[in-house]
Amino acid sequence: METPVKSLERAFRLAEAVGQAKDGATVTGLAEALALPKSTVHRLLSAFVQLGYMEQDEQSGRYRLTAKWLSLVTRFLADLDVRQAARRSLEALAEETGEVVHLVVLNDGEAVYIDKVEGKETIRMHSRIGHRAPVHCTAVGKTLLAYRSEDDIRTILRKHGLARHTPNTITDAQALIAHLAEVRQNGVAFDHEENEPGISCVAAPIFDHTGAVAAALSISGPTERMRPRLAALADRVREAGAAISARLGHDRSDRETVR
Amino acid sequence: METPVKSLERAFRLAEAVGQAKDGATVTGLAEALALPKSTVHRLLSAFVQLGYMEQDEQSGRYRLTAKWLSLVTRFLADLDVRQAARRSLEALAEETGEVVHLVVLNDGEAVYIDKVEGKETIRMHSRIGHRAPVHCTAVGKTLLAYRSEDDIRTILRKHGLARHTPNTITDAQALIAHLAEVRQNGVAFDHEENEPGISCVAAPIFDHTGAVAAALSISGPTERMRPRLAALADRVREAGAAISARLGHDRSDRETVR
DNA sequence: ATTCTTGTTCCATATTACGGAACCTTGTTC
DNA sequence: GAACAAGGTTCCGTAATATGGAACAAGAAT
Repeated sequence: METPVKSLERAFRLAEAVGQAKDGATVTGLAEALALPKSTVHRLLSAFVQLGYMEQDEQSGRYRLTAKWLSLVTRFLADLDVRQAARRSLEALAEETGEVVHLVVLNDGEAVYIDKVEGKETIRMHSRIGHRAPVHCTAVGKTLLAYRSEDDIRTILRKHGLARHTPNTITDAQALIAHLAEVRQNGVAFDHEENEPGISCVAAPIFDHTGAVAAALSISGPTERMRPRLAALADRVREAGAAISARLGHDRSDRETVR
Repeated sequence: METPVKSLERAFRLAEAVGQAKDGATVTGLAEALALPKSTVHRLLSAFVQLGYMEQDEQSGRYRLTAKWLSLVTRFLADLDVRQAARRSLEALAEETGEVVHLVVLNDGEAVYIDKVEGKETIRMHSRIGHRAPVHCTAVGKTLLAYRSEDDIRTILRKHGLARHTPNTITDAQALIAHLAEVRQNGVAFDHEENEPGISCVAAPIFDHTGAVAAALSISGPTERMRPRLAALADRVREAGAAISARLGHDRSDRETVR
């Protein structure tokens, strides 16, 4: 099937080839590799140069990508940072607790799972990477909400509502907002079977270098396994969140929880 | 001045606009922002989607960039990582030792200088960023070679030879390969006036998160200044290499030098 | 049910990208 | 120094494509 903009396809095939070339690429080499006339290759390369996405080495004549491509993906780089910074902590927590550990970000007023490590004792859960969950009745969601402005919180709740998932679900906006003050105070949020019957969860925030909450980290499991050690798990997830925050360049001196 | 491929310019203006939009962008919003007809915007967005560089949120209809853009810039990300991870160590070493400190990568079987910090006592040297040097008679070159397979080493030596630079240059391939085993054993490589008369050098490897050698780090200076403290400099450069490796996610438990 | 808004499709045509050929530059060989 | 080779660059007639106005489709709001 033809692409709707053929020259765009050609241009990206070219950019990909240049991006993979170790020391840049030549006009002739690219023409051969892509089965295109040299004049076509030259014109596309010149266009990339003019737009600032490529440069030509004066001596060798080779073309290579410039750092301008990075400006397109700054949001991805931020997410990559968070995942990379968090991964070893997720693995350590899962290993230590035996329960499933999640990494979650706020997106369009919902909680989106971006990473997950299962512990030995994990039972099947609904969570999977890419999955979206409500914020009002999940520990990660409440964590992500807690550090937003009250205006933001109200907007999100207006948009997504506070649907009852279990008898424990908080369905009153004002009650939830008051509860979120406790979440900030404790430095962790709990889900006492608010989202799913029989499942409990504890989550902590991950701050980035600007002091904003970049993600939330959680430990989840069946209530009968979680309840006896909930305080200890809260300590662990809070510490892990702080360690990841430090790796992201967060200065811990503000927002230190009252202990 | 007209760009040689007008639709490429339009396409990148579009991609930049989408990249900057916090929660993706709409067809109508982009058409307004870029003063383009909706059908033009829609066609370009569809082309990006087909190429895999954008996706459309099913519910909201908003377009956003995908992670595929990252595959274009993997080389930048890798080089950025190494340089950024190393820079503070280079500065610290130069400050502490007074000698010039280099960061070097292997490229097409040659040593390429990608960063350099001069100490107080530096005399003029041939090294400059972008400069290529032989691998058989430089400390950084021997470091970069030492962790390659013997097949790779032989291929590189066959391609580049073992030209004599000074009376101390190792010019026999078998002797060099045996010497490289010592380099691995010691965790550092020395250049005892093998590349340039009157100049000595000590270098250590920098490992990345996969365990591969991403770069080498070196301290160089006039032999009469280097010789009296060579063992101490070796310790320092080995430690700096290890610190940078850790920053790149290298697990130190393997390849730990015998001490 | 109607209206509004936004996304999507169609297609005649204006515009642009194409690519072959020629030219230019630099390096190599004799 | 001349000739040759290789690769980069430019030109321009034209084929191919991208354009964009109009219409349509779908969903939301009233």
